[in-house]
Amino acid sequence: MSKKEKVRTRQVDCDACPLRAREAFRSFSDDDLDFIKEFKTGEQTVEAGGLILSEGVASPHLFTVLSGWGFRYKLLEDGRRQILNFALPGDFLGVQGAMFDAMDHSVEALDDMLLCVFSRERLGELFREHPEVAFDVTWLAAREERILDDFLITVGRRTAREKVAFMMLHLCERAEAAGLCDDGKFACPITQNQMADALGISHVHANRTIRSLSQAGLISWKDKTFHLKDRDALLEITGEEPEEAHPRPLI
Amino acid sequence: MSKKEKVRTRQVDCDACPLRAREAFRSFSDDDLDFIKEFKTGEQTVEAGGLILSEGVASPHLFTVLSGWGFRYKLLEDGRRQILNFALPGDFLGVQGAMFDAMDHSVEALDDMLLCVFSRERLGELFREHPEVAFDVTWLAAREERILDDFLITVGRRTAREKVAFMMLHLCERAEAAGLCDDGKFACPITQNQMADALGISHVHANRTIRSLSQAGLISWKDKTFHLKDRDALLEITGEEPEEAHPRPLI
DNA sequence: CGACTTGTTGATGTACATCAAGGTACGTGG
DNA sequence: CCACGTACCTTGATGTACATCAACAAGTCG
Repeated sequence: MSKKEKVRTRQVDCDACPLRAREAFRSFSDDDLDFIKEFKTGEQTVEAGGLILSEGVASPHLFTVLSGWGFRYKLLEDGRRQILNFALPGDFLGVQGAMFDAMDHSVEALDDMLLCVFSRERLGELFREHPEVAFDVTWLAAREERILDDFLITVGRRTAREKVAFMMLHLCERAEAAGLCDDGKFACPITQNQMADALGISHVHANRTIRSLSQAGLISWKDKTFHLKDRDALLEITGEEPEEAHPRPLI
Repeated sequence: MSKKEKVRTRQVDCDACPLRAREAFRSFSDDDLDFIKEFKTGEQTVEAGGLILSEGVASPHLFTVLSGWGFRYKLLEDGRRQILNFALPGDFLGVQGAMFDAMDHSVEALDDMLLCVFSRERLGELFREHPEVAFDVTWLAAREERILDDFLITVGRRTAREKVAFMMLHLCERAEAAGLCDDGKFACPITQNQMADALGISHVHANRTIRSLSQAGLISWKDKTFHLKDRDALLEITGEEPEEAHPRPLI
């Protein structure tokens, strides 16, 4: 337990929530907003490398990411690791734990994170009294499912080169949606080892593949910052059409 | 379009829905049940090999599987296929399409299927007026996410032998939950090719691996029926603890 | 300063894919 | 009835994309 967690006293006011300012998020009704404010039980910071949720344990909390990056992962008994997805600002963590008692995966912080904490017990109330917010929860679950579908075909059927190209594009899209990307450039706190564990390849082979794409002039990755220099070429490599943004429909 | 679809006139009464009889499903309130009855717009049969939903198209329908097996899958441009998950009685199909306009994957019937059809437009009403049912929808989405997590680590980090052992156990659990399994024995309409595409290996290698597990006396797979003869040994191979059933909590 | 993390490269090994062929079962049309 | 095609399973031969092992350099941290 070298990882520290502490509760912050100063809170970001939901009215001024940095996530709400982003166009990707719809605006709440006053009523819903009042509920959210009250639903929120606090904030929590987790430093880089810290554990947010652990496989096998039931968490009394749900989280939304306010800032920082994290990742969901599972382990096999002998230590092999699969990274399931990355968590960025605006993501919702712990729904599975709330639905099934115990988490079936863990979540770790990639850099220092600020989380908004909600109480799991009130999820029922949320569904009963605030259907629009409940719909958002389901929308986020469906979006997660989409990403997992994409990862699954990537890990299962793409070559290493295609995998890396796909993941670079994916991370860029995610960063863009969170407002963290500037013309194909963004800060990304992951290591090559983590990239490898997300793609189901060894870190050595990941390194060679990344390097090959670098030398081909398609990407650059230095000092935790990514730059996609030729997105069309990367897209070409993955063998797929560009995806459009999907604003949440109103119910 | 060699595949046929037709709408049946005789309908299974929701009161007598075969799925409700199974213990895995909670009982609806009278009010919720009335809504479901009216939410349901009809039934549809799809014969083996038929397409239920197609990647890229927006479906006006949602489905629950009443009987039969299907599978969700994605394709790469050159035809490589990844099977994302299997659909069994009680499963809900098309939520992604309802949330995002277009489907990002396709669904195909493995054998003749009977589907319950719902209208996508009324999903909002469902959330507004029937929070318990909305919670069920989200619960199903969270369960799907769990399965995808399991598949992802399987495809990404397990060896072929571990993969096949895992999938045999998974299919058995699913069949059991649907009441289709008798002491480790169940009818399963998948081919070795489909098994391979679910696990991200070639059908040749899948064949050799299945055959090896057969000869070791752990499983048998003949004439579309599976028999897990030694579940403990299979579990041992995958390197994981048994999972408990997860009844949906009441909200 | 040593200990550790992260990236990098070369040498070697292997778990898988691919290619090719043949076998059985089944349906379909002549 | 047979001839033919097709779907699915099976096996052997060969190739390769990856993993593993090992070593080292640069940066960071206590």
